[in-house]
Amino acid sequence: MVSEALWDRSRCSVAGTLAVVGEKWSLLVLREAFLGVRRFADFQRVLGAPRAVLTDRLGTLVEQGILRRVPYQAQGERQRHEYRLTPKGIDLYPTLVALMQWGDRYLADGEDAPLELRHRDCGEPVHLALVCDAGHELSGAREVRPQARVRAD
Amino acid sequence: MVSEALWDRSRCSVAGTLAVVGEKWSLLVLREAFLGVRRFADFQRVLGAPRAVLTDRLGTLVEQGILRRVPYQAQGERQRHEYRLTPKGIDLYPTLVALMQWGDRYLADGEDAPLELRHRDCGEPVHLALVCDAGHELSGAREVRPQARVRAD
DNA sequence: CGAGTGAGTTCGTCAAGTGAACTCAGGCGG
DNA sequence: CCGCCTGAGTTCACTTGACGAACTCACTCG
Repeated sequence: MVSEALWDRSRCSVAGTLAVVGEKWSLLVLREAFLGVRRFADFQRVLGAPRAVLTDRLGTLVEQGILRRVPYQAQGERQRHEYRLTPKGIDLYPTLVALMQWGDRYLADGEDAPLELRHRDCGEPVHLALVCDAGHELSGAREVRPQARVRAD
Repeated sequence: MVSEALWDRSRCSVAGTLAVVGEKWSLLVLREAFLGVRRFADFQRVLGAPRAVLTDRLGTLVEQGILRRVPYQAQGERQRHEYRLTPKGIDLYPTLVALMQWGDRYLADGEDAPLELRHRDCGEPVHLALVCDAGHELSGAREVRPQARVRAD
């Protein structure tokens, strides 16, 4: 346990990340992006989000460097742009997997999880694990000691 | 890539989990819970969230079985209750770590991350990893193949 | 008995999300 | 060339949610 006064919440990375992707629909947009959705109309159709909100979320995700707009043209249509993940966006994958795993465990309601993740190379199921730099795999939060870092100023 | 029509978004675990902990402040409440905060007044003080919102979030987290109310009394005070993580709540730890790691990498702004996680046993830094059941550690989303599961009905 | 405190509720205000209708650019068929 | 279609986006009226200050309530202490 960390004494609550000893660290600076205003710089907390959890809060910071949520400020970027924590608005309604943002993470669901990214879920679809990871599944290959790229076009505005497809996001709109599969998510059912209001157009205005979707425009806004895609815009801020682009601003934040999580998605980038790429021009394309389908034949017989004018040029449009699609939304693709940047490396910064791809690094949000563990966040989505973490949310998914928790839901799979606690919300499945007796049914199987609707989506399975497998290693592309060997076909085995993939999951998130907490590991330390010495190679130990931890069983959960109890094995972790959070430590406030002293500010360098 | 999964063909977008081939899976049932309405049962998506990401959306389900976000429906439970995706409201404003919920994940920040849990962050503090993992750092040892337990009392209403302490949550209120460190988060700065409006009382009414905090009451609501704590209530739904208890309803959802993520926190539980435990009675206690400090000396010289009447009996109150504090909020503690249940196992279901503790399993949200990877989600918070995922958000934190992303923020540490992309929002640190040249400074060190304000909070470090270390293995209680060996003291080494802890991080999240994607691993498959064959023991391979994956480098990221590109090595994962999502696969829609056929419904059993 | 009166003041203090932790936890919570109420309330007016303001921001955000929602769904329907409207706009706009360009390609296409006639 | 004209009117229509389509994807992307904006506007608008409405509802929901967040905010901060003030109020309530139960209990303890002096």
